[in-house]
Amino acid sequence: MSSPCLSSVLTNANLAMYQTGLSDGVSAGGLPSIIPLQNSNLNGGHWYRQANPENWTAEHVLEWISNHVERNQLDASTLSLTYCAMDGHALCHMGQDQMTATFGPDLGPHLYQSLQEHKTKYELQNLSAPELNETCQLLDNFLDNLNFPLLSTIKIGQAEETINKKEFILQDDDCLMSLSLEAMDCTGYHSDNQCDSEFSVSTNGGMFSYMNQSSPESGSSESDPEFSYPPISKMHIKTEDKECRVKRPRGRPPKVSREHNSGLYSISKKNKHAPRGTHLWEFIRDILIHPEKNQGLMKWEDRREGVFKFLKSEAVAQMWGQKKKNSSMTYEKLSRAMRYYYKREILERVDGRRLVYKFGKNSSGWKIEEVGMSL
DNA sequence: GAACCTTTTCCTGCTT
DNA sequence: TAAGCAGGAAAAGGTT
Repeated sequence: MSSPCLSSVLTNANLAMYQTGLSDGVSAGGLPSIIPLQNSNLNGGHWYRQANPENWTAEHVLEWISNHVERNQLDASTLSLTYCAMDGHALCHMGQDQMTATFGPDLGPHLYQSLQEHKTKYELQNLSAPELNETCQLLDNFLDNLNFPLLSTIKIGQAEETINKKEFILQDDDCLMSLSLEAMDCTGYHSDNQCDSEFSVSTNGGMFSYMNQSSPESGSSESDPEFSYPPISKMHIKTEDKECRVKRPRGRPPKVSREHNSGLYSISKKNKHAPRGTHLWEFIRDILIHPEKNQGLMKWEDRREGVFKFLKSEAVAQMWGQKKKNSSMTYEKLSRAMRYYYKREILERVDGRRLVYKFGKNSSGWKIEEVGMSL
């Protein structure tokens, strides 16, 4: 009896997972629902990347393998399907030789390397607050030692603000992961693209390391591109108790180029010409005029006058950040943008009332007549 | 490619 | 004291 073509099985399995919402922000198969919707784009919907490989379900394993098959353009038709029933626990107990025997000499080493990286990444993501603090400091020192040009764009300050919040680590991994990924991005400093690097961070909770040994001839890296840390010089980092903060320059930090980006920190590519109608005030207006989408975020104080109030200011800011693919959006930043509307008379000041704003004469689409016409 | 526009980010000082 | 407000400054990135 012949096995069905693996690639079609994988494709169908993926499709099924998408259809059941696994890749759409819905917790499934015991996967802890620690990742908010706002981050759903960051990983292209591959939820297994956020979970402990030990806890991967068979579906996660299948999706993970499928990604590697597609990415490396391997012929999957000759592979055994026995691993279809394999979950993360079983996978984690396989050695490199076993994986090579199971998945073949092409795919096996790729998968083994990727799995080790997933394990390390998961451990890093789940550091406790003191460990994270210490790790930030280590990375800070590391970047100082490198004299890394992107240092100024790294959001260590944000980590400091929320360092004691466990949910920060789980829900918003900007700090740790962007530090890791941007810090490793040394392209341009190694013109020969020679890869022979080691990066290690030791904390009270253990030691985490990344080693990369490949050459330009062997391709970009033997490891999974989603963790493909570009080369750095070998170094050792010593820890000290010190405040974890780097002063950032004013202004918006530059986006990390897609080329040097990796899965966790990547954002979906925006259309070069984003459609109009995505302004902040329009976003606010739309929340107000669609009560079904409002969910107690904002309310009208005086509908006729266009006076409204934020009820859940941070939640609205998060939604705005989600829309703009900016997970670090806060009400403070949003409100600064709102204040710019005063000059343009899109909004008017409402003195003495916190979280209260008023639409100005240059705004539109919120008046009862207008809304009535459009409905 | 430049100019302009709209945020985004950081900051200091003030008010509630 | 914390949270919010006000607005300057600088920068990114999209639009024209």
